[in-house]
Amino acid sequence: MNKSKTRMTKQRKTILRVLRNTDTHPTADWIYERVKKEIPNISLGTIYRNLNVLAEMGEIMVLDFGSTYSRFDGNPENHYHFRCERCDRVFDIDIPLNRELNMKVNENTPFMAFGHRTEFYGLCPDCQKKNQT
Amino acid sequence: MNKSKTRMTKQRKTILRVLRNTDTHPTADWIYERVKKEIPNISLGTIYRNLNVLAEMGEIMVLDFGSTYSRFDGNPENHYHFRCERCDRVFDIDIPLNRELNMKVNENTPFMAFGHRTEFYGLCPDCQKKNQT
DNA sequence: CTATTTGCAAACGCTTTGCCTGATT
DNA sequence: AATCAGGCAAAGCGTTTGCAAATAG
Repeated sequence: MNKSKTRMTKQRKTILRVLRNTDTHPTADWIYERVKKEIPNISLGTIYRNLNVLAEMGEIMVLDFGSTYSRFDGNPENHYHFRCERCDRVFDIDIPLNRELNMKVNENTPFMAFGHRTEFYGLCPDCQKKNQT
Repeated sequence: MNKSKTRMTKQRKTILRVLRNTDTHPTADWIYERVKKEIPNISLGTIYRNLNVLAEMGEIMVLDFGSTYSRFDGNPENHYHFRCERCDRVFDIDIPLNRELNMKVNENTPFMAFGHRTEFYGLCPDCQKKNQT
């Protein structure tokens, strides 16, 4: 099938490093601005191309829950996310995946579930404080 | 705030009826084609405007999980969905919402979860059969 | 060397919006 | 009559892509 030998260009390396070193689930544009500090003449097209390549390689994860634009996660392991309804930021949720839920689907429906994506919504700690005023 | 008195135009009524009478979670374009059979000169802009209005009214639900375009659900009650990885169709999953999951987040993290959206992925019954070949 | 990747800019595709006319209450 | 909604077409906007030049292996 795909015999392409993935080259580790400095652009690709930088994008991956930036993504691994943040936990803010940034947008492509945020990554673009950030990488531009190191590689000033990099183009947005390169950011997108590499994000797609890295996702295919299984190095990162694409989150396209309820929003106009995608967010990217440097942690390719499946885990839960939380979106704050007030500030719209996305956080990692550190509770174990509920694998029984897949079993429930497999046992009670005709569908064959390999896994599931879950996003919680509500208020992040910061916005809970702000809402008290 | 919003003092607009929602008028029930024939366009809006038709769109809502079409959506209520399907369980395929269609795209805006699918709805457009469908409604056009009854109101031939309706415009795509009207479809989008009304889908947004109906969603605000709480009459329907917008699904923008992992895809370039949104899908719409005539059932505004929160429920689980299943996306087939092979044919990309979206189905309703008829198992009860796992509300304890929200509790787990509220008890074990600093986040305040009001709810969660979950999409399962795997193979639908049709595609399971096809995959046996 | 040569196939992959980049930068640039134009193209894409879904969705939104402005404007004016038409319909609803 | 007053205001909300529709039709049409253009604009928006995040993302993708074609192409020639650059570069990793």
